[in-house]
Amino acid sequence: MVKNKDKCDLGTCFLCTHCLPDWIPAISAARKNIVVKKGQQIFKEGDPVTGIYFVYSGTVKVHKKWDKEKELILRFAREGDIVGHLGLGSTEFYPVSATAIEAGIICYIEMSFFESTLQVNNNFVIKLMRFFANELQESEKRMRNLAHMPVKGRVAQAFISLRNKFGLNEEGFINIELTRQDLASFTGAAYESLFRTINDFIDEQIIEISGKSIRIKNETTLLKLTEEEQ
Amino acid sequence: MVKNKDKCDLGTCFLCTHCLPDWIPAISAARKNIVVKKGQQIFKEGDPVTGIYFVYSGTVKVHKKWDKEKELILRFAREGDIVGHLGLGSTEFYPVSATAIEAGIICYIEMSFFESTLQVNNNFVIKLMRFFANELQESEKRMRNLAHMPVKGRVAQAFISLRNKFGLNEEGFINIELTRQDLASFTGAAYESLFRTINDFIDEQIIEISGKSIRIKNETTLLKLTEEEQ
DNA sequence: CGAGTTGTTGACGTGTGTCAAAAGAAGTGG
DNA sequence: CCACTTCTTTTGACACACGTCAACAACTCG
Repeated sequence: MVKNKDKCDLGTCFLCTHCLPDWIPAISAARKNIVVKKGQQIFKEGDPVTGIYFVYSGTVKVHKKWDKEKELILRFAREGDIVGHLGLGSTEFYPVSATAIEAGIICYIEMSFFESTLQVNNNFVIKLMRFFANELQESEKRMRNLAHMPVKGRVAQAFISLRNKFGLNEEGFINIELTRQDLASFTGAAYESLFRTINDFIDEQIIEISGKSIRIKNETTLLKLTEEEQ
Repeated sequence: MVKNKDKCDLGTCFLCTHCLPDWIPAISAARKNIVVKKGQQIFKEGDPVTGIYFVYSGTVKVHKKWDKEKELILRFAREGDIVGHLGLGSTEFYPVSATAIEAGIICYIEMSFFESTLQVNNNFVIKLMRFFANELQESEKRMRNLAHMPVKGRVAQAFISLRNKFGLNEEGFINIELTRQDLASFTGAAYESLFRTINDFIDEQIIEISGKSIRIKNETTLLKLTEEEQ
């Protein structure tokens, strides 16, 4: 159920700490392992782009501010996922922020080193390009949903995609702990709207909650809500 | 004001009819120029991916269905723009549709040929990758706006981005003719909502309409509406 | 000239966001 | 062990932005 990948988002990138332990001096020099605590910001909107990040362990949310207190969570990144790749476009500054929601280790690679890898490893760039294509496809789908799908469907969609990304633990609960606030930001709804929607789902025996963990009890109905209307 | 690019979305791709006229047999064999009428579909959601398209002339909308009668327009493509590039991801089938909104010529390149170009031209892949990164950034920004920005701001945003992409004609009108329906689909609003919003803008002397053309009279106010709130 | 499309407006319902406040939960300090 | 913060959860009430529906006008086109 969990996304099928080799080691990192890019198959095996031979760059991040995950794919290549600390042996080769040339890489080690351009690479830094950053220990992050829960809630710690990795970079934020407006920061100059100086490198690119891979999640070695822990969980990260990538989000974009609106209000002082409103934001939209664009994606979550877990072990092996790449973060900060928008910096590869023509922006000098990150258009999004990245924040750890679970403690972990982030592998940072200097942009100059990363760029030189791009120059010499065509296959790697192709993987990266395909990765971007898939991200864009996902993004455009969510955009369409945000425009036309009601909150209930978007919440259902959120559960499904969290399940697909993080899988289930032994008790069958989705293997991630999210605050309601983050769930709301991920679905693009107000805190209270999300809250009420979740209650509806519980009443209808579609999901089950224990602490901050969620278990899907009736996948069929959930999927029906995420179906794109003819 | 119009997007700064060499010849096509990818600088100079040396592939599409725009960047490379019909001289080289190897390319000509894998390439087809398709004459499209206004309203003609180039491909649609669910079609198998067999190649990639460049707009040689005319205008194309890329859109994603929701209802039978609702859709979201994801982007417009004009002369030199690439279309169908989502097919480079891991989908076998297009997740979006492309339809001509002005008659023109579309240059089609067989995927196998395109793929072999990727294998041998590293610089080209890097350009493509950066193009994707920029598209993704744009998409995520629009996604955030769709979630939090009210219709009026989204319409303002639409005018600005249309102006940036298509520029102005001699009389200072934005150089594209769109139906209200398409404008609505582009902003992710109902037809009537868009209609009323446009009327508001006219009343407030912010824009001017002549037929299907739009002229921005008060850019400052328009920009203020698109500002991301602190 | 009828028939179909597109433009225009009004009325209406409702999904959702906003605000406020009660009720817990959980820490802090005496 | 008990007041006293402070934070999160939970509900209720409310407003309004926006989508939906319906009707009519205006325009196109065979």
